[in-house]
Amino acid sequence: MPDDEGHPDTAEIELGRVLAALADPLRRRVVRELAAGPEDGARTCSSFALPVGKATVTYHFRTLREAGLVRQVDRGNSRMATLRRADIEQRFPGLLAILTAEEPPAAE
Amino acid sequence: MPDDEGHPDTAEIELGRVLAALADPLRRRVVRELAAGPEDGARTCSSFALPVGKATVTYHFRTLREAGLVRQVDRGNSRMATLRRADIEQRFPGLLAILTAEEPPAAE
DNA sequence: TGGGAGGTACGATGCAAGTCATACCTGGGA
DNA sequence: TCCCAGGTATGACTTGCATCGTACCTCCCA
Repeated sequence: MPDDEGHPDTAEIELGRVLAALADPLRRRVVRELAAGPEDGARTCSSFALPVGKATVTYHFRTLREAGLVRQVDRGNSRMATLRRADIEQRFPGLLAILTAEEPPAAE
Repeated sequence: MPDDEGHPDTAEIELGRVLAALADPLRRRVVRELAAGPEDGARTCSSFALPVGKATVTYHFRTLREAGLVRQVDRGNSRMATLRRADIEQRFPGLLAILTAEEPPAAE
């Protein structure tokens, strides 16, 4: 059962949702950048400078969160996002490596 | 440059397209069944008994083909599909293992 | 040699995805 | 204290996806 914030439990992470979430280039970019950062690096949503309005940013982060790819925690005013590295690696070993290997497309 | 049938070259297989193709449960099922079969096992489109009309089956196979996941060759009347195992493994090592590990959902 | 089975092509349709503008809430500075 | 920056909620809009029916093509084979 997902918690109040919509985070699924480790065992509840579904491949279908994960793949659907990663089908979008913007969301893939977020995961790639998080994966490239430090182990438990937390970043605010806005630090990614996605080329979309902030309502859309919220939407994409919700999708990532509900798929089980990122964890979001309130921290005062803003909201920090961390990659659920261990959970992803446990459920789908090798997936993160595939994502980080992708060279980011030129534009966007 | 994809060939006449729409098969992308190995180096042209894009992660985005692959993930989008695999986001659909029916297409994931096709890949899973092919991966579970023999090394170069070829099956006809209709042998999968997908719960959709045949126009839709054609559509899904085209999507898989254009993403670079399957290769389709004409063989007389029907059309045999094979999984592009080596190509996928080269571009995205571990991806097939992740897909075959998924237990097929109850229905469909 | 004509059917029928296996596929494709095309148009139409319903629904979900991605996007935005706007309004709103909340916490930290100045 | 008050205002702004960071996020969320909601409704609207557009586009693309999955689906189907129908029409059509092409081999096999009875």
